[in-house]
Amino acid sequence: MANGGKRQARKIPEATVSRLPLYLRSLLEVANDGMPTISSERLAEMSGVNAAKVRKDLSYLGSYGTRGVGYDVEYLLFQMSRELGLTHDWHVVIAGIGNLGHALANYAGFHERGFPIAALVDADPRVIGTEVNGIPVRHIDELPAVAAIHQIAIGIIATPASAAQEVADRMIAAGVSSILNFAPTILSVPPDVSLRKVDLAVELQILSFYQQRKTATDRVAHVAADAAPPAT
Amino acid sequence: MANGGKRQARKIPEATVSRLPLYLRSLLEVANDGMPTISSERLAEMSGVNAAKVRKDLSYLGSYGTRGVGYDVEYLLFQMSRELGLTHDWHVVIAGIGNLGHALANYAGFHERGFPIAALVDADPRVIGTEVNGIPVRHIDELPAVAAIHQIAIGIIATPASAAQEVADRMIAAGVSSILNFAPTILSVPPDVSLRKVDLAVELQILSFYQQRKTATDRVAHVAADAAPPAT
DNA sequence: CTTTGTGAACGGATTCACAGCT
DNA sequence: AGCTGTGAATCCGTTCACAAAG
Repeated sequence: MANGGKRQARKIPEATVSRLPLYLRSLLEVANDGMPTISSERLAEMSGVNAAKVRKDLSYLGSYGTRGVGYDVEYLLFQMSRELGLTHDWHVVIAGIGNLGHALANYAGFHERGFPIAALVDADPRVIGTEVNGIPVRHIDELPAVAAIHQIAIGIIATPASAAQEVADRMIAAGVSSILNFAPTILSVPPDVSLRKVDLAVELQILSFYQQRKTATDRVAHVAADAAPPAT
Repeated sequence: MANGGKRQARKIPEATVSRLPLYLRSLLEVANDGMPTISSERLAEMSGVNAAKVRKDLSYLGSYGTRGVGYDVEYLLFQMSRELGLTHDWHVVIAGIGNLGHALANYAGFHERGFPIAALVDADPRVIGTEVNGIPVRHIDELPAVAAIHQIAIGIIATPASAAQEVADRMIAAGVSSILNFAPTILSVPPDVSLRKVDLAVELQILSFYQQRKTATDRVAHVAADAAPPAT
């Protein structure tokens, strides 16, 4: 009776949440190979983390392992899918059908992993009415209707930076409450809306930082504008 | 003389490094508007972080601000570009010219921000010889030659997961020492190679976790396979 | 008086190491 | 004996708050 009416909502740390999808992927692979159980050690290796972290992370979901044995793959898969909200598909809308939006609309990985693209919207009359991957591009003014019909809770922004905030506002007005932003700009959203961002150029800039420290170990301030000398 | 021959390599925390590109973006915007200086407060707001963090982060680069005034925009831009290794362009190779690779090859943001795409490689004979954005797709066997000619240090992997590790190995053998991986798989690379990953579906799965907690506040274990009920 | 730069306090995440269960 | 689950220790990053500088 200790845990009666109210389901205890365990507080899962953000860092753990962002690793759960990695574990899920590894588990799917293992399940495919027919392995019935898996140790934290092996799961860690497959997911690119260390074993202690895996155990701690999984312990936030509950005590689903068996000491001396490991974790039951199917059971853990089920629990993890449930926790991640992946027991049903999430329909997604993509706004901005330029290069990137186009590619995202064609990307099979979304559908495969439970995020079918239900709708595409743009503001440019030249692309409206065209189809990408069998999905017609609608005008962004139709977003409220489209979102309601398809029960869309998750939106992807692939517009130019200049349009992104406006598009985000309209998505939110249309009932979208989770947004993945690819536009290179900071968005502000109300606290009840989840926002994640992926900035492709930023990733390269971060790599550049470390790369630079490798190749330019012992130069002083001297900044050369021309190409770096070839490595031996 | 305390800081003589050896340039003191300040140890910049990873978290800070990953924010520098955001500051850089904000600074470019501010410079464009002709503002001569900027306060940590304003820079923070534009970059979506808080002011104390901005000051701490910038302090790792050096004491480039003026108390009572703020930071000189141009000077800070210069220092930050230098620190990030963005005083020259970095030529990039993309491996895997499917949907995603195609889009990345067309993405103008890379070139604009100092990462021109110098080469494209794939293994599929059907795409080899075609051009994307004016760049010919070469066979991956030519990677060593291509990488050497263009002095490529940074590679992007946009292949299917099954090919990614092999491609990474070949890139590294060809002298690439920073990799951005879009394939949904864990790569192992030697410690001197920098690796970052972007998994598009994982981002959506993380959003799904939080989204699920919003819409499914008070159900117990009861997992329904059909669509969620409409709000209100 | 304004705003930086930074020690100090705090909090979250990772790792350690071992008790507890099978 | 083998492996999980978890307190305790540690590390890293964030925030606070104020002295120092203009």
